[in-house]
Amino acid sequence: MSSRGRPVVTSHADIERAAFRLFAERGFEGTTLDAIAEAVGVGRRTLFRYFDSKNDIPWGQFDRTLDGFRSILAGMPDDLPVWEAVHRGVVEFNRFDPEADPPHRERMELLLRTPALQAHSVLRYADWRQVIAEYVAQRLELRPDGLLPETVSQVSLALALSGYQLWLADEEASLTDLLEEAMSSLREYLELG
Amino acid sequence: MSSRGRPVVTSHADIERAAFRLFAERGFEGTTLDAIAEAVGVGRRTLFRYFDSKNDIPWGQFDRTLDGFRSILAGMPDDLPVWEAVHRGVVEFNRFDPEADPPHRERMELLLRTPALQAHSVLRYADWRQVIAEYVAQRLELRPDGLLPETVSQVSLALALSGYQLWLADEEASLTDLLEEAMSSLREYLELG
DNA sequence: CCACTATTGGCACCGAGTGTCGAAACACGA
DNA sequence: TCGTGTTTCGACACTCGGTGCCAATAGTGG
Repeated sequence: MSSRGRPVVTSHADIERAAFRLFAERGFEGTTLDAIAEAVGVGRRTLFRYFDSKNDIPWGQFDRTLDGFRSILAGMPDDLPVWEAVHRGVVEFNRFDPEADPPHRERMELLLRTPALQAHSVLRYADWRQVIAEYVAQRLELRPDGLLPETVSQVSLALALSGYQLWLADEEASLTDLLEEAMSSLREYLELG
Repeated sequence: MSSRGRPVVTSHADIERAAFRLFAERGFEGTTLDAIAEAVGVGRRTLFRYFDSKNDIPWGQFDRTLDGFRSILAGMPDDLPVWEAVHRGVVEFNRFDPEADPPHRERMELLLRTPALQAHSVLRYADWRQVIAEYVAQRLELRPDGLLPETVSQVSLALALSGYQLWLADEEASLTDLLEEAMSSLREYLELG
């Protein structure tokens, strides 16, 4: 089917590896697309056929994980309170493969500590949030663009981000634990007084 | 003191007005810096002496409002539960001048509906979040970069964003009301008193 | 009238991103 | 074996945002 025509000379994974190596050496801003293209052994123009922008390279194939996220949420028992279902779903979604290459920690460090990527990433988070908003809407029979689904999706992202932030600050920390702690510290915070 | 040297030929407000007019006509992406420079009657190079980037123009003089935000929080009674002090502070901070030019609604519509600005804005939110994290840390005698202050600042932003989102969707809505509703819907969602 | 000073604006340059188009490299059927 | 169709590749030219540099400008004050 797709075996006709000129064969591809590279892949998302190829580019990702070469790019991460350069990012580690010279930093994200210090690495030009020309340098990546050269390292991969491909024309600069070709990079854009695999990734929409330089900012998208560190994200890899993130889109593909969203179906998995949807499944995780859909599989949550209906008798679980919505907030707990969402919370467990988020925690589950962030159980990454410890053998991943590039390592999850390296990827997230790049994404969350590089200003240009911090900024660009909100555009990627949007799809992730949409998954949550739709789940909440479906569970509570609301419109996905209503206040509660929207709020929940934003707050879930907020909790994940602060969990990741602390995780990055501590080499030994467990991401799962920190995501749990973020949620429980929010609950305590709101119960004060 | 500052009256020596060549006098300025424009101002932040000048540029902002000209830019907003063009953004309204041709959209943000469709407006080049050359066009703005020409409309203001100034060299393109000069624009960068007033704003760090094109993305910063819609934000205007946002930095300057942060001191006000700090004062608002500092003025909150100490016997108020922290979460409520922060919440009231956020609501108070978002009481904008209805006569503002450009109008607050137009500005926020641009900022929250233009992808490039949605992305870039997280870099501006960072300072705003820092104000909250520091207040929470001070009130609870914690480090500002600890989990709770970080989480609270992220969640406060999340609540504000979802309030704004719904506000933009409804011409008649009150931002203050929606910020209140965002907080109360979160509390219900988390099944708290 | 002469320094001094701060802003301006032009120029050259870099890097990301896009549109276009011909060429390369394969599979397949004649 | 030789086209033919198909798909990817890569080069080129171009736009736009952003930066470094520097001379010119237009004031103030002695």
